[in-house]
Amino acid sequence: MLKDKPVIAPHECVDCPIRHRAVCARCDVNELEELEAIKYYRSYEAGQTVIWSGDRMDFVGTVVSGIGTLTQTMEDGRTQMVGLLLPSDFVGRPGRDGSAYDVVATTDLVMCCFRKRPFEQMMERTPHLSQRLLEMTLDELDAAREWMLVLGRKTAREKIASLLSIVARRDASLKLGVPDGPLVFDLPLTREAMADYLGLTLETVSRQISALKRDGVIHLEGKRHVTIPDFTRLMEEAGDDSDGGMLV
Amino acid sequence: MLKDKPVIAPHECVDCPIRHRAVCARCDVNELEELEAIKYYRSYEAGQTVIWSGDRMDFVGTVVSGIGTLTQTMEDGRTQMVGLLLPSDFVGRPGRDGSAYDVVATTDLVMCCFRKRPFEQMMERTPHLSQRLLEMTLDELDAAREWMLVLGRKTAREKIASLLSIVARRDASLKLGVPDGPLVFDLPLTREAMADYLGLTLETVSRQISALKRDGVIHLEGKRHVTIPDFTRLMEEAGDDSDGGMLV
DNA sequence: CGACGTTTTGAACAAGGTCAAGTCGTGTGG
DNA sequence: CCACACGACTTGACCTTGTTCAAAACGTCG
Repeated sequence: MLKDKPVIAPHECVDCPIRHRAVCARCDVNELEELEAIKYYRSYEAGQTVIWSGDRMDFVGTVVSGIGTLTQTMEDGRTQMVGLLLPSDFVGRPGRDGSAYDVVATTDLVMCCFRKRPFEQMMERTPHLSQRLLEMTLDELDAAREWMLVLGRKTAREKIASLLSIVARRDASLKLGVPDGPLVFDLPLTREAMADYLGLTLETVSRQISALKRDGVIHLEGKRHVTIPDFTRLMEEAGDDSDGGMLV
Repeated sequence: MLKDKPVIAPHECVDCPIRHRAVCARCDVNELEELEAIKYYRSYEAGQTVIWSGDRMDFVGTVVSGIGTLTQTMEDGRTQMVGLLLPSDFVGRPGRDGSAYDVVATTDLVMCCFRKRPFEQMMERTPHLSQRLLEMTLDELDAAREWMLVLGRKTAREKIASLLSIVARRDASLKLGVPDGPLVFDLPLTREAMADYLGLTLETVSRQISALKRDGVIHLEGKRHVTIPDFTRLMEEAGDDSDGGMLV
């Protein structure tokens, strides 16, 4: 799994790949210039910890590429993933010094960071920034609540199907457009990471994935490369309404 | 349980009991006056549904008194509570028309409502409002994530202890000051509502409450009146760090 | 080839769920 | 005033789901 060390992406904000989805989405050219002045890139290798829970955080930032996780751990070692960080997601909380969670790079990860103080100051005088952050936070809150239903009430099989459908959907939306044929993607998570996300053990995750494969809901090439022949079927397995609960 | 019908509270914002914690907390007198013009009170009796999931919502608002719940339901009837609404909590999402959840009054409930359009317009030109809402939303997100750990990784006994400690803490903070003696409060939830919050069945909730009583972690008078002789002990039972994970 | 991390599979076990009585407390009607 | 009906709660016996512990298979890298 040893790869080239991730390269610092030398983007101008103007041609940033996630510009229209990130916290800066509503900023005008002047505001972008201002951001440009306080931003810098950091990159992490797969497996690296970005921040430990409780650590002082002197920056906030946006995931540019790669995948990260937000996890909470109890003293005895039980861990629960509480968030998946995909490109354009925001990390850190303005107005708070310490991180409440462990942030870990699951794949190689590039982040666009802003020193916290200057960013906070800019937020105070830039409604475009705080409005967008509010919108993103509300979306995350909805996602967290949807996940509460998954954790609290779904069976192991439904949990796996839910995770697969979320990853499939997010992946499809990155590749813009709805291909509507069979969905194909690579799982960015190990069985253990999936277990931590779903509140299961890795053995149960493995068994349920095998079962979904056996039942033709998914196809696997190797351990990670997934094909979903019928997305509606997967949604049914997830116990979700087939419309995906879309809201304005 | 038949009581007087809840009376509409005729508050001036200036002497509103939850003014310093609600979405209007940062507003100055002029802004309060502006809010005053678009606000009105609604009240609900215990058990009434405030909004059904999917329904169009033409208002947003703040809980003034009483307790409500936010729940999600699957087609087959499994339900999961995704939020507890206490005084000063905000209901509704600016920028979205439909409610994503069922909102139910658990006790008699009074809400301070704003028509959605005017409120959204005011938010656009009133940073004090959107900044405060951002802060509150971030707090809710943290609470939701903490709850994900409860749902995903804690045992039934730990779940009950977690719920009790949250209710106890919230209750103590309303009665301002830290009495530091034994905590005493009334459970605002039925066993079934607790089960829906914790991802358990009501039988398991009942058994675990009996067990905590038997072990002296809590005392009960009747079914709902709870005394916590030793809060630290309760926190241990909840599997939490005894410091309560306080962050700035 | 051999070592290591990841994943799969099996068998025994336990936590919590399900189903079924029963209790308790309160309000209602005879 | 008492009987009883109703809803909220408790308790018991049994069963299912997912966990635990253990071993083996797989794949990649050195």
